[in-house]
Amino acid sequence: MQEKLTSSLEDYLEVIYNYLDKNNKVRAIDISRELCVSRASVSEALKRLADRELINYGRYDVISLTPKGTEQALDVINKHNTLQYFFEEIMGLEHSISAQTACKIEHIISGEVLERFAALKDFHKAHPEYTEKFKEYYREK
Amino acid sequence: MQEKLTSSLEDYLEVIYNYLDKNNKVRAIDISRELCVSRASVSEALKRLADRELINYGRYDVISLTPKGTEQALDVINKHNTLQYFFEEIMGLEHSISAQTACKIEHIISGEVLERFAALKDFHKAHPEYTEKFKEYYREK
DNA sequence: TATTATTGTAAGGCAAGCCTAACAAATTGT
DNA sequence: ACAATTTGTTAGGCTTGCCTTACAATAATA
Repeated sequence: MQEKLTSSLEDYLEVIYNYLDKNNKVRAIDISRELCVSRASVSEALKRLADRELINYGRYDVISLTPKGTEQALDVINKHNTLQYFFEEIMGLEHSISAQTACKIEHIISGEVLERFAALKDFHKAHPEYTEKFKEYYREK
Repeated sequence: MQEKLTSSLEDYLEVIYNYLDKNNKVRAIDISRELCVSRASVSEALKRLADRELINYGRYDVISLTPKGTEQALDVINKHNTLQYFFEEIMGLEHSISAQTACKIEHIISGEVLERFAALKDFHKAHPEYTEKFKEYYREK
């Protein structure tokens, strides 16, 4: 029932969730600053998110996530975290590069692929010695 | 000097290279079929690629890659292959899922991230026992 | 409370990418 | 060689996503 969002809308949703989580409220301008887009662009995006009933929102109104919106935001955030772990802890890339890369890939991969990344994370936690070998290998090059 | 292409143009370039490689010539309609877009869309894309001097092309003319175009096509294809190897041989995902995923990610990752995937591929070839452990782990779940 | 600053919205624009429909050029087959 | 088919281009449209500019509403402060 939940139709696929564009990458852009997923980004807005993600920022809204995270910002609410930290500060208990979000304004359009906060989102605008987080995503480095104009206030006008945020205004449009909020309208589209409200159309899809992912946020509660009206003119000059407080922004909140609907249950559906929360669910989808958490989905994206979950993907993000799993990917970030992969790039940072397993591939050994810098934090900021890992974050940037996760941010792009999170909108692209299917649930099945995500699952595999999640399994790799579990594996790494259970048996760090195997994946650590790769980091050693890479460092020595 | 080479400005970043859009994902879409990279796709066109990739298809052109691969098709030429197999059949020695490409027509707009071949590209249209490969990418499942209309002939009109291909026409537009070819114009844009020619503007950037990545292909040689004129009205009703044969399509060929310039040196610059070949270079960029190979870059993308190289990314694709490395990613495909990762998803298929290391993550153990189905061929077609690996291909689809590689197709999307190839437009997104930086050279640095690609290098790391390439290193992982080398590592896996040199020490398959480590990465194999993950596959075992996954299978047993 | 009146003024000023901040924030949100609306209008109008632009580029990328895709589409369909109509037409032009090239190719194929008879 | 001519008709029929295939292929390429053009024109016009649509959506997403961004922008700037100008204005409206709210908030802050003197």
